[in-house]
Amino acid sequence: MHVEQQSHGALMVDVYIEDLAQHVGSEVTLKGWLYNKREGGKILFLILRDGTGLCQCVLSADSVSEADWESAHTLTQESSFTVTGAVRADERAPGGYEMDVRTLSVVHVAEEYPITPKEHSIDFLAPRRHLWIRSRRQAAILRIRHSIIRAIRNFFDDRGFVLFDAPILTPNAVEGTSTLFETEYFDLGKAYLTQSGQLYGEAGAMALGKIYVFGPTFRAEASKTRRHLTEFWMVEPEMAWFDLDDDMTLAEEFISHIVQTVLKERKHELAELERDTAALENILPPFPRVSYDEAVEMLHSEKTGEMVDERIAAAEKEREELTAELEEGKKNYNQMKEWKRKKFDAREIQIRVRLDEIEELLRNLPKWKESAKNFEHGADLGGSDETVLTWYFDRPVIVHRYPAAVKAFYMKRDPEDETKALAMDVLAPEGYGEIIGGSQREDNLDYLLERIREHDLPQEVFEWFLDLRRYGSVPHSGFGLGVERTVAWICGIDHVRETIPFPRMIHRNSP
RNA sequence: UCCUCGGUAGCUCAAUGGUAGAGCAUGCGGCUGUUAACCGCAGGGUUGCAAGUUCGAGUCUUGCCCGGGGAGCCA
Repeated sequence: MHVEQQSHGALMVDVYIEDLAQHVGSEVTLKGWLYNKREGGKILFLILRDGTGLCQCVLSADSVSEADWESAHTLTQESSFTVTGAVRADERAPGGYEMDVRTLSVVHVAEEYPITPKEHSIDFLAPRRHLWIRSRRQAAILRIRHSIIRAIRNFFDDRGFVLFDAPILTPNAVEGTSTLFETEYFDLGKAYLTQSGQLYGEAGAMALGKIYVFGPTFRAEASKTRRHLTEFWMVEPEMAWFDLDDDMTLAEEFISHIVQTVLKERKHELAELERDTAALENILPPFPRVSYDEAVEMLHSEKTGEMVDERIAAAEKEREELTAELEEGKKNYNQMKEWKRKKFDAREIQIRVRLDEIEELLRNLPKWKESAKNFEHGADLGGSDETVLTWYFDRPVIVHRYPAAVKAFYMKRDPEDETKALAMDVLAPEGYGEIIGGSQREDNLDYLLERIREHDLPQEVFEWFLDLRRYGSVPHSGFGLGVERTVAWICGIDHVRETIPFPRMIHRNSP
């Protein structure tokens, strides 16, 4: 709150919309942008957006000066202005509070704003991302992202972890597999944008005990799906003296903490996104843990086939119902009243979108069923296999002890089964896929050297990493959590491009 | 890289091979409780690009460009 003595002696109190509840009955000033307006002849409703919420500001011709009344009418969408007036609770208002405006001051009349309060396609919105983030939905997502990041930092800070920043420019590929962004680095040849801070994190854990690396990560792969960005944020804790079980326990407590914090802090935003919070309330430890071998058995089981069939049947039923509704509406269209027609037009668009989704699902489900049934023991889990597995549980599932052959060179082998790596992935429910990948690390110098040879990696660039095994090697573990996938899951949105202010994708690097 | 879908007014979408339309947005007029406000009027088009088939192409064919979704890979 900002209080200022005005020249004529009255107090001017600046407040944010999110704090309006504390100012009911008193006069305050709001500063913001015009989100929308509705006009009557002698009454004007201005929906003010200030970044913290929306407030309906009511002007009537005889409650404001003639000059203010006229200038209020010049306001276009996203024009900036300030209003002063009394705050009132009102059921009819979005947000629950309204202002009866006494004075209004126009700061800037906006040019015709491209993003209208109607539907737009992603093609149209993506190049206007710098404006798109002003919309309610995008603002809600970005606020939730903020809470998630704060919850991540608090979780580790409160448990004695030290923030440990890994370099972004690195001399070599960490895992030697993915395609990296490359740049010239003076006389030292090529440098690459990091794809993981993990190896550096291991050095940090040996120095400080428990650390977390938190920063941007880059992948130059031509991945074009709703789960991929070329630039994304990853948090990677690394702990000395942690074995795989400790690692999994930390991961489930970590995820639960994030989800419960968002439920507590961002009720309003989750409601704005129409997120089903019941599904999030469940997210508490312990998470189900299945070994890779058990997961493969589950994929091969009759029950998996039945679950897919059930989903096919449900999709077909929904398709029938929607088609029937569409036909019914079209049949009666000519007899409908004007307003009913419009309502139906809007509904028709909704139905069409949903029908497209169902069509795609119906194309995919039989393939998923086949893929699960014929899953080859020893292969890595595919996207659809992961999705099918998550159907068994009401919270994230941890899959552990993958075949060593499909995992990174630095992962420790399972002493009870040399073909397995002490690796674990956490799969988010509702088809959001892998949000965590982690492992216990190989701490034996000789084994690690062997892995490096097996993977055909240049030993010389890993010498510093090998030193960690030469000078007081200890068992240690860690994992990486993808921030954007976590935001997408918690928000219940279908694409990671809306989870970061300015997404970087293979076909888009601006604005 | 592969598979698949798409590109029509500022936006969202219609249009059996036969005169390119609607809603919203914009402008003007009306309305003192609107909730994506409503009612009336008006302006607004090189149908992504190029070629072909045809009396006639938004519609059919071929090529190209751009984008969406998915696979692979991954967080």
